[in-house]
Amino acid sequence: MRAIRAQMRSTAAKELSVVQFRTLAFLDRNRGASLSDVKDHIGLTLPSVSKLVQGLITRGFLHREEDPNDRRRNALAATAKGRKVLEAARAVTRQSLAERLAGLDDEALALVLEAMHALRPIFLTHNGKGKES
Amino acid sequence: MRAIRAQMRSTAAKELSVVQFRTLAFLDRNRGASLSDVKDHIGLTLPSVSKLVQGLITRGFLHREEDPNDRRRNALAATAKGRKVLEAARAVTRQSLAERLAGLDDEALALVLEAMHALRPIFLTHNGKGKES
DNA sequence: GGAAATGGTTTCACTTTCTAACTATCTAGT
DNA sequence: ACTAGATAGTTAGAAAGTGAAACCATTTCC
Repeated sequence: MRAIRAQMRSTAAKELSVVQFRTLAFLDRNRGASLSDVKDHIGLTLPSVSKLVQGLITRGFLHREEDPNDRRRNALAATAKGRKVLEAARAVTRQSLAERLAGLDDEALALVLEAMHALRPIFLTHNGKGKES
Repeated sequence: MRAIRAQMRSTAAKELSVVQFRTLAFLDRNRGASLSDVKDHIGLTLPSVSKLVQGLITRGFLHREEDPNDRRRNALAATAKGRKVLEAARAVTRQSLAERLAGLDDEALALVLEAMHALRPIFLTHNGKGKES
């Protein structure tokens, strides 16, 4: 607990925007992904993710090298520092969620869990950013 | 159904941002609320809300007059057009939600309803925008 | 081998938001 | 009743996020 707090303050976990968080998380799960991969996952344009990723690299959260198979592509990955920040950010939201959910008794909690389980497949499909209505 | 579609296209429901939607919804529920009331509910600064509301007034979705009791305050309210746009926007999300939920059988649906009921009081408290951690 | 497609970056404009500074009105304390 | 301070809102200016257009480098396909 205290360790997490310390981490949060020290590691400049301060101010990870939602998009930044999602990007970092995605690249933690998918080492070596390219900018376009990020673009497809996050749903921004290529220029935007370009800047976004540049920022995360500057801050030392990400690491970029050339893809050996395709020299146009970037091979992106989270750095150790990046993973630390990511975990810190997760800890914060977990904490906050836990505090909220603490108000539920066991039965209610089980209910919620079941419901989430039922909803999960329904909302897993990607939105798709269709340009027309 | 077709009526709603028509409404959506006609009324320039196109492009209501989330903040705009929330503002409009709030002022539909709370006629005569002031800019500061909106600010407290939406969680933006006063200048931001000022411009936000100005935009909605310009588009004819909101209506402003002077509060008779306090001449500093605005008394804001949704116009008929604003309510129409609001309802159209709601219809869109309802539609989308309905499509998703259509995949659930009655039992699962009941489960989800119960869970939401349990969660509701937990998440009703306002976030609060605390400046420090 | 050259045309077309793909991956990224840069530039420019637009929008949203904030802070700071200001005006107008109201409230309280003397 | 006056004035000091609080409250409501606006304006101006700066910073951040995003997208479209133009561009370069590399790869793929006929």
